[in-house]
Amino acid sequence: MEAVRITLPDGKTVEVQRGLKIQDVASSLGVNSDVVAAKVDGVPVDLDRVLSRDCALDWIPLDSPDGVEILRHSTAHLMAQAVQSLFPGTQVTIGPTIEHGFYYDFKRDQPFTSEDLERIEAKMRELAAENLKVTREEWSREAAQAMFRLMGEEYKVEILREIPEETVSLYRQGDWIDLCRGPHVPSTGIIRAFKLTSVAGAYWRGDEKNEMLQRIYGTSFPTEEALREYLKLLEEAKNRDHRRLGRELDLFSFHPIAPASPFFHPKGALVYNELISYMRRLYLRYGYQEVITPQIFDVELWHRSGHYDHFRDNMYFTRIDEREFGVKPMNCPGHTFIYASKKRSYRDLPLRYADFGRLHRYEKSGVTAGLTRVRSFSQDDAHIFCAPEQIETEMTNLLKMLREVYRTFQFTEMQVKLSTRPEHYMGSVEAWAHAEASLAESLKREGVDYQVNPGDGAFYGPKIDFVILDALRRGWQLATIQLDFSMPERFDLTYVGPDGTEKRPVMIHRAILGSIERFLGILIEHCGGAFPLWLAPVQIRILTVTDQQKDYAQGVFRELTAMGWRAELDDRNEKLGYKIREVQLEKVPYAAVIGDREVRDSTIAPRRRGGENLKPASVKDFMEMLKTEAAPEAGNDRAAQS
RNA sequence: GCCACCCUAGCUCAGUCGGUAGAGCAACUGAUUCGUAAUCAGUAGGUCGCCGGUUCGAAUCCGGCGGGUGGCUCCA
Repeated sequence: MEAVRITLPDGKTVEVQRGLKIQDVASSLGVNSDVVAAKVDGVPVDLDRVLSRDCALDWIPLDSPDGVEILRHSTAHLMAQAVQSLFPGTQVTIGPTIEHGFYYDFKRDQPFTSEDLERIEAKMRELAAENLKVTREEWSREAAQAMFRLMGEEYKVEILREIPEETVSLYRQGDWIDLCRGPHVPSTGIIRAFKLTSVAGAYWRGDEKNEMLQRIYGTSFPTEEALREYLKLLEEAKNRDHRRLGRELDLFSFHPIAPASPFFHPKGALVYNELISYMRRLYLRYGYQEVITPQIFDVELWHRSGHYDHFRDNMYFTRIDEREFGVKPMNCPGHTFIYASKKRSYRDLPLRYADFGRLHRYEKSGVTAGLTRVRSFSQDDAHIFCAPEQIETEMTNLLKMLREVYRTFQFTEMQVKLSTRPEHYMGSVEAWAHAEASLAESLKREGVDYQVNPGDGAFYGPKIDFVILDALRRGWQLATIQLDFSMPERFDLTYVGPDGTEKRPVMIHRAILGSIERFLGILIEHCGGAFPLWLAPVQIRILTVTDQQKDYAQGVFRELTAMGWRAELDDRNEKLGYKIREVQLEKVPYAAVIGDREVRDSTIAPRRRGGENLKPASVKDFMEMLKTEAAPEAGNDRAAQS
């Protein structure tokens, strides 16, 4: 019998009989039993794959990233098997793995209830206990199609119709079979630590026009401990949920009277405005000028800007004096009027107009969520009007500014996406190509890694979106930079060039925080409600031990507020422990305890959020010490970790 | 917008078979004057999201509407 040469992970080579299965090689080599699959020349395959040629072999242990992926995919199959055995007539569609688990979409008229989920989970445990062998079979596409048609699996038939290969792989476990590329774990007994988490509707192939399927989400881990840890993380995420913290910290609320439109309470408004002040200080350094523009414009403007054609479904309209008006969903068209209010020279450019104006966008009822997706919001919005040859410098400065801002908020991880021409667009294809190339060029020059997001641009131009990862590693789109050649055209904006002829400026739409609402929501979750000193709505609270210190404490309070600190005085007749508990739960960065000792020595006894007691000091000395920490550039204070 | 689920005091949640509403915390009053995460006692607080239906009787069953949550589609 012929032999094939196998290169092992350690670089050694062995010769084995052609036709041997990978698992035979594994057991003869005494490879660890937690190997669930292998890679042949880098391609993941099942352990029962036959070795037919020389190749490099690598093992995939269960607890490796590839192993977990395979485990989850196999768990999805196990779930589908359980579902079809419990609910005959249910059709399977697709069941991929996702970041923290998997899902499988089913076609069934009856909705799955939470009791059904429990039954499915129980059935899965049963099937796992049977330790069914999972085997791969190769079928001709036609035969597979015929079989699935016979089984009434219309979706599988449709999927098969679009597979170009003549041969497809099916996986069988017990009496259950599914079309799948694989690989899978060798037997169902390996699947142990799993949990079905939720049911949801999902359109077939993700298209709104298609019928709705039922998606069951679940997750699976190599060990019970890992699963428990994950569930604990979910629990922790719940505690950080900005909607919950917003209520607990009295930052904002919502009311059905204005759906998806936040009411910012005094403390929330303070943080909100502090974010804006921070941006305003940056604007001074980066050469921006703030403007204020109308809220409501005659629809004529929206026709001209293209919003009426491309954004109407997201806009609010109102009729008055026989005129139709639209509430602004964006600031850009308004800014063109300031630009056009007088004749512009190349010497005026670039003009950078910043606007914190309130925007209203109608969002479909099902998509709104807390502060992260609202109908009424404002952005740290700005429009840069510049000459085409200035785009490069502007982009460089924008990226610099963006990095500075994200460093301040300790958003260290960021993904960059270049979104290109969408289906509904304005302007010429050439202008789009030019704009897309400019953006790509800028990113390359700045050494920024990015992915292309085809068809995801704004209707007036391509954009670079910045997705930051929060403390729980969830991605959020905040910043956006959009290059626009068509709005200047539509509003006939010009400037006089050095040669005396009229030229067309370029508009760069950009936001760094994005919507202040969303940014605040993300920030709350990122820091768990423990704002850095410069953002904390209350920076320090004075706590008296008994009523004896009331007068002195009031003096300290007056002193602090006179110095510009956001201070509160808790001189209630309560025990110190009670006041400490409250100040801690409210995540106030500092407490200043005042008892008889402090009155006697004219000091305060500071306590940091988290419990660290600091040396008593005079008000003046202590606050002097906090000054550096109170600067945004100091980033999160140390106590924010608590 | 679509699918599923949820809505009881300010908050978190009980409320059995359809028989007319309950706890803890918070609030308020009083006592207590206390040194780093909860002092004690008392008082008050409800159109059970809203509208309709079934029923002798609805927080409970049914329908509609509103709001929210998890997804899908869309998106700052």
